[in-house]
Amino acid sequence: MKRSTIEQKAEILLAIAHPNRIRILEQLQKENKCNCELAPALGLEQSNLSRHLKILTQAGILISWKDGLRVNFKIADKRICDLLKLAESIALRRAPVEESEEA
Amino acid sequence: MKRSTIEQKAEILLAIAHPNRIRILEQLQKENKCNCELAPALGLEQSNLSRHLKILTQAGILISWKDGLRVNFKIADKRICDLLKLAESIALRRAPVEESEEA
DNA sequence: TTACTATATGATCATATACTCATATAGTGT
DNA sequence: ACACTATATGAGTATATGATCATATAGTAA
Repeated sequence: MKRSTIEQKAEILLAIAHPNRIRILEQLQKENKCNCELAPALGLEQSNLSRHLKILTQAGILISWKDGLRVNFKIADKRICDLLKLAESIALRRAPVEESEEA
Repeated sequence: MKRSTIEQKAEILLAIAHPNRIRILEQLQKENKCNCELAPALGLEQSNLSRHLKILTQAGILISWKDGLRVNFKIADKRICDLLKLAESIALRRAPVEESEEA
């Protein structure tokens, strides 16, 4: 395993690993949106939301494009949604499926 | 979506989102190990490694059990491995499969 | 031009994180 | 008891992060 691949994985996970950014991604799973639509939906201050969107875009999680004054965002890769589903499944059922043999 | 579920997802992802912790998990995917076996394998200082292991354990990513002086660790949930594979797949091929319609 | 809207960013602050060193704790074996 | 090994943790430091406020930039529309 190349060290850089590990760092890329950490970057991707770190970019997603914040409650507000997860909420942004859940909004964008429904439909593409711009900053000004997300701000009221999430109750975030504009500058704060803008920085979270920048973090997600720089990590390659989101793709953005301009539409007049607005900047729209969409999830760059459907596997991001799969990753969120997996994280949710882990969060909801911390007790694993496997039998425990640790004793 | 409950707010607490979102925070749990963020906690899980944040716990994994560090190069050294990803390397720990990759070691543990091969076999269960203790702190003293992981330290030389990863080139980490004992106290630093111990703290990373604590972060993973507290997040429910790892399960630990004592064996004499040693504390052994294993990955708590096979879905953690799936999540790492997904993150790697995203990291390796940033250009998504889907056609782009953002223009 | 002016006024307005949407977004980005500099400055600042508080808090969190990662790391190292030294030390404490706990178990093993004599 | 003692020495030894494995792990945990307190203290300190450097850096990163998240949030807010104010301001800058860019596009729209009159």
